[in-house]
Amino acid sequence: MSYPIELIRHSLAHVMAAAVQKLYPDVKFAGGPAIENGFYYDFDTEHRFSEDDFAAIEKEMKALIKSDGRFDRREISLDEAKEIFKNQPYKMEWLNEYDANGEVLSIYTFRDFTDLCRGPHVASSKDLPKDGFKIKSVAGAYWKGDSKNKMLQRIYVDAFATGEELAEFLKMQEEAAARDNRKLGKDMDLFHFEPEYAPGCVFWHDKGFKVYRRLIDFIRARQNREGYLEISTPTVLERSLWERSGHWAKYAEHNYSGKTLDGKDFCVKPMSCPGGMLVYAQGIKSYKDLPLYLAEFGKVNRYEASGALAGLMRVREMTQDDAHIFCTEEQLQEEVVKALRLMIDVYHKLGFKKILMDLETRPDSEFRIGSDEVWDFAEDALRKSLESMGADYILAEGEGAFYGPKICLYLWDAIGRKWQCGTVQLDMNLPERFDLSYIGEDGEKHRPVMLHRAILGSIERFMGVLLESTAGVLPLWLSPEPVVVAPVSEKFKDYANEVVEKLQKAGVYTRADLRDEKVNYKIRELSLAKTPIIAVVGEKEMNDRTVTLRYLGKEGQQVKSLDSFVDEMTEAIKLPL
RNA sequence: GCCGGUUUAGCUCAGCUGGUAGAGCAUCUGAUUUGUAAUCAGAGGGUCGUUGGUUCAAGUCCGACAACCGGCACCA
Repeated sequence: MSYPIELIRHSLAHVMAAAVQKLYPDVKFAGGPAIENGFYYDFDTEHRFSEDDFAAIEKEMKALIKSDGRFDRREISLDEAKEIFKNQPYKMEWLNEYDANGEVLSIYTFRDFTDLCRGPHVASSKDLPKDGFKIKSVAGAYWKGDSKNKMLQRIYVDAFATGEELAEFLKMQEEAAARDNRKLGKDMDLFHFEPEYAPGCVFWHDKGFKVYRRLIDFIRARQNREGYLEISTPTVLERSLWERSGHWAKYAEHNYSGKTLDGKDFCVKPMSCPGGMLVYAQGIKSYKDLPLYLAEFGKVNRYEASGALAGLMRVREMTQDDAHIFCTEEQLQEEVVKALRLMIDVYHKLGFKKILMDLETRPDSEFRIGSDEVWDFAEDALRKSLESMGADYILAEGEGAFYGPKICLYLWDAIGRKWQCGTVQLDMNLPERFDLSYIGEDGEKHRPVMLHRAILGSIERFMGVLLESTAGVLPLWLSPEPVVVAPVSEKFKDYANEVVEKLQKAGVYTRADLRDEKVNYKIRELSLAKTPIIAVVGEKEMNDRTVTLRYLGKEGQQVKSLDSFVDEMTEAIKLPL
């Protein structure tokens, strides 16, 4: 019979545990679930696993699968379980915290390996594919996901129902590596990093910075249409401000701070919000001023843990397309909907169809502020906003910020990792701390409700996701060099320059490739650098005043008159408002 | 920060069991004036991540540190 893939993966996890037990008898078992594309199992043993061990473990697994071992389920009492697992500290810890709660305890035995497990499993190892899995990596993982606990060794395995599916998956992973934002950044000459001088900080090259600016142009234009005002606040601010906002204490280890020679403490801004609060606080606000939208493309610096850095996806200096929306409680729900609609529209225009949205609720944290009633109100408002727009979202309980619940939008990178980009967050902290107010219809002072909102999130991360999702083939309006003119030989240099001039006059980023090389060579090079359009010009084109166009990734060529090509490009580089 | 791996020319990488570095591409020079994914020839280019140690001798062995990659933890 055929089993669901999750069941096969989970059963394979038991097989791997059995294999590891055979090879390293001192091993202690933590647990091993099925995951997307495979499974993992967490072990604790003196032996340090490395790639050199993979072959032996796989071989043992294959032998076990071939042995046609049964997966035997048995329901047992808690006392019996404690007897069976008395030498397995992680299982014991679990059992000691186990709250019966009506659930039956069960164990599964496969060959010499018995695991506490809810199941279900395949009936026998002959139901498992002996060539459908491959050990991928070994990595550290904290027991119970808590960094205060011991670090275990986790072995990740890619697993599928058949060898063909596995091979296909591995091939896709290999192709995904070619779309890595770091590789594209190099190939397309967009940016680089300086690990020695500024780990985690981007050095934008001309082309990369053109894309960066274009993204900001786009967001700015959309915001302008929605009634946003744009501000810019200082980068380095006095300690007292960060104490007031709460960031000095709570994020001490992530802040870049320092003293000047005259003894003043400063902090490089890790967020733009306090600056926004101060702008709001200027002058008296009336309910007629609300909702008030203050946007800021702020560069923020956070000293992220060294192990957290990852190309453009996780950096220490990033640009947020931040905005703060001040409104009344009554306006809140509508404002959340407006913000989400704006974000989703922007994502669609940028070509993203698959977006994950979640609602993150109150964290179980000592730092959490605000009464339960206020949290109830806030979570309710966000939930109602999502429901009123019929949005698909998942509930991420306990994932909210200490100051309020949030809705986050996630996009995926080339190898399937999910990254948070846009977000709408309700903040119950800052308006209070900065004593913000507006005068209501009743002539009394009221506290405004505040939303943090970022559409792309960080320009850096968004560029990373965008590059990987497009494999570097950016839409023409975002491309730093949508077209390059390649003359067939030096003789057509003047005409090439004329084409370039016309395009530039129309606002198109372009240049002529005048190198003393064959057309073949230029086309190869420009294609590898992901140039969307190559305009070849030679004798024919010069005489007819045309260009011969080659579009990236497409076979064949198109001949167009110079004028119509310029018109076409003028249209193509417009922001997709 | 933690676990594992990695770090050799501008880039991609080779260098077995220690005997003081190699390829392709790129760059420069010359020839070629090119019609849709690499024209030919020659030349220059590396304190082998940094730093200690072992050794007659270290890119190679051992230690520390840093960065990068994959996870874990974190992510205002």
